[in-house]
Amino acid sequence: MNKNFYITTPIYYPSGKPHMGHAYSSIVADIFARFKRLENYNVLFLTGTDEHGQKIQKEAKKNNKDPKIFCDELSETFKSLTKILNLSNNDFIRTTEKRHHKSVIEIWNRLVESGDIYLDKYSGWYSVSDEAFYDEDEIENINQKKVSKSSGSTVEWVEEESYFFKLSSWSNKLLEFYNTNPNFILPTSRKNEVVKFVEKGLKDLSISRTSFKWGIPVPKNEKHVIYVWLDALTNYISALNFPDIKDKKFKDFWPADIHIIGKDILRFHAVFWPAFLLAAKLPLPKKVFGHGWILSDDKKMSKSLGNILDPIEIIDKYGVDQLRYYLVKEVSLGNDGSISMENLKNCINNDLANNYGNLCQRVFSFIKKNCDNKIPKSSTLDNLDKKLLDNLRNNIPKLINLMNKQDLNEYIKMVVNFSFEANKYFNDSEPWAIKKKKPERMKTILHTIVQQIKNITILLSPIIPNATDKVFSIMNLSNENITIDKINDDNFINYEKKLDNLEILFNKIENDN
RNA sequence: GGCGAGGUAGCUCAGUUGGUUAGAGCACAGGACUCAUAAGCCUGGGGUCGGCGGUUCGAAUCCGCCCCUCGCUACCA
Repeated sequence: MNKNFYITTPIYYPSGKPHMGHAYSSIVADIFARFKRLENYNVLFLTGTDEHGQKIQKEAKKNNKDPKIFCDELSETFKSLTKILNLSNNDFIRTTEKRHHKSVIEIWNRLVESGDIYLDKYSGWYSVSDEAFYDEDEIENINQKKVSKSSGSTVEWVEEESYFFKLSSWSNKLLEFYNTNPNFILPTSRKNEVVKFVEKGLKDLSISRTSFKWGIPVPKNEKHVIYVWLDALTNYISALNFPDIKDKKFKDFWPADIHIIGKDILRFHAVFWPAFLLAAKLPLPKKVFGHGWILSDDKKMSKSLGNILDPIEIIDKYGVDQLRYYLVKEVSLGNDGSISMENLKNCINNDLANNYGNLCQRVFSFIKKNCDNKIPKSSTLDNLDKKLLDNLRNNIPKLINLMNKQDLNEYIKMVVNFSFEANKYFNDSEPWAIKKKKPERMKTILHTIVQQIKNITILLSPIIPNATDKVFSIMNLSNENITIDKINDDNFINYEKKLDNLEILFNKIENDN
C-alpha cells in the first residue's frame, strides 16, 4: 500500500497582502496534511507564491525596484504567513526559483513536441485601465466610442502575437477522465459546472505574452514570456524535481493526492492543468477540491464595505488555533460561509474554552489535588467507562473516512460531541462525591476520562495543534509520537511522571472587547 | 438568456429508498450540583418544513405551476 501523500495549496499571487481566503485555503490543506500524518502517511505538503506577470512588473517599477528583489519581499510576507498560521508545510515554492524555471521549460518543450503549441495572434477588445479583454457582447458604443459595459472604460482593438495551446482538442479526453474519475473534482456541485463548461467545447488557450517581460522566456523566442497558468500550475511538479522523473520525490509523490484551491480557480485546476498534463504525457492529480469563499456578515469582503476581516489581526487578538478552529467549524467546506466576530466569540467560548479547554482543566486539576498529580492507572473499568471509550474508538474508521472524503465539518461535529460526552460522564460519575468512600472507583473514573481526553486531543491535533501540543506536554507525551493508533493504546499514557503545570488552554472572550 | 444548486426553529444547518407528536448546535428561560475558565449537567419554550395545486391510507421527502436567493456562463489571479 502506498503510504505517501501529496497535498498542495494554490501558490498565492503576492500583489496584495495575505487575506482570509489565503488563510482559509492554507488552513484547510494543513488540517488534511496533519491528519494524514496521524495516519502514518509520509506527507508532502506544498505551498508557495506565484510571482510573475504584468501586475508585479508594474508594481516593482512603481516602487523603483528590480522585480526579483521586489518579489523576494512580497514572498516573504506569505512565507511568514505559514508560520503565523502554524502550517506544517515541508516546502515553499516560488515561481522565480531555478527549479521551477527548469520545470516549466521542460513542460513547454514537451507540449511543443506533442504538437500542442502553435504560434498565432491573440486579438480582442482591450481596456488598458481595466487590464482586461472583453468579448463583443461585453462592449457597447457610446459617443462613437467602444466602451466596456461593466466598467465604462474605453476599449481598443489590439492584436498581439501569441503562442496557443490546443486546449480544444482535449475536450473529449477530459470528459472521459471526469467520467472515469468521479471524485476528481469535488464538491460534486462544482464538478457539474466544470463538466458542462467542457461539454460546450473548449477554445485554444493563449499561453504567452509579448506585452511584458517579467516571466519565463519562451524557448527559442525570447520576445515571449510564458503566460500565467502554464507557468503557475507547473509549480506542483517543480517542487518534485521535475523534469527529473526518476527522482525519488517525483516517484513518491506524483500524481498529487489532492490540490486544495478556492472555487475561483477551479477551472484552471480542473480543465487547463489536466489538459497540460495529458499533452505532456504525465499522470493527472487524483483530486481537486474547490472550497467556497469566506464572507464577512454575508457579504464579500471589500475595502469599500469596510468589512474586511484580516486573519493576522484576528490571530494577534484571539490566537491561531482559535481562528483555525472557527473557520473549519463554522464554514461548510465547499460552500461559501459567513463569519463574524460575534460568531467567532461564541465559537471560541463554547467549544474551545468551556467545552474542551475546561474539560482538560477540571480533570487535570482534580488529579493534581487528589492523586498526587499522577494519572491513575486502572484496569477495572465498568460498563459506563467502557461505553465512553468504546463510542469514540468504534467511530475511528468513520472519522478516517470523513477526513478522506474531505468532510471536515462532520468530522469536527463528531469530535466535539465526544467532548460533550466526556463532560457529561465526568458530571454523572461525580468523582468528587466518592473520593473518600470509594477511592478505587475514583481512580478508575480519572483513568477513563484521561484516556478519553488523550483520544479527543489526538483527533483535534490536526485542527488546533498549538493547544493539543500543550495538552500532550502536560501529560508528558511527546507530540511526535502521536498517531491515530495511539487511541487504542491505554499504555500510551505516562502514569509515572507527575503532570506538568497546566495552564488555561483557551481564554474566554469577554463581551466588552 | 442558457445550465445548475437551494429555500426547514431568531441564527447556522441535519433530515437516508415518502411512514408514528420534524431534529442538532448557537441564542433565550428555568432547575439541581460544585471537580473546573460563574465552566459543566438536566429540563423547557419556539417551526402552517417558500406559496398554491396534485398523486397517496400517509409528503419536508414524489409530480406540476408560481415566488425568492445563490453559483457557473474562459485568458486579473
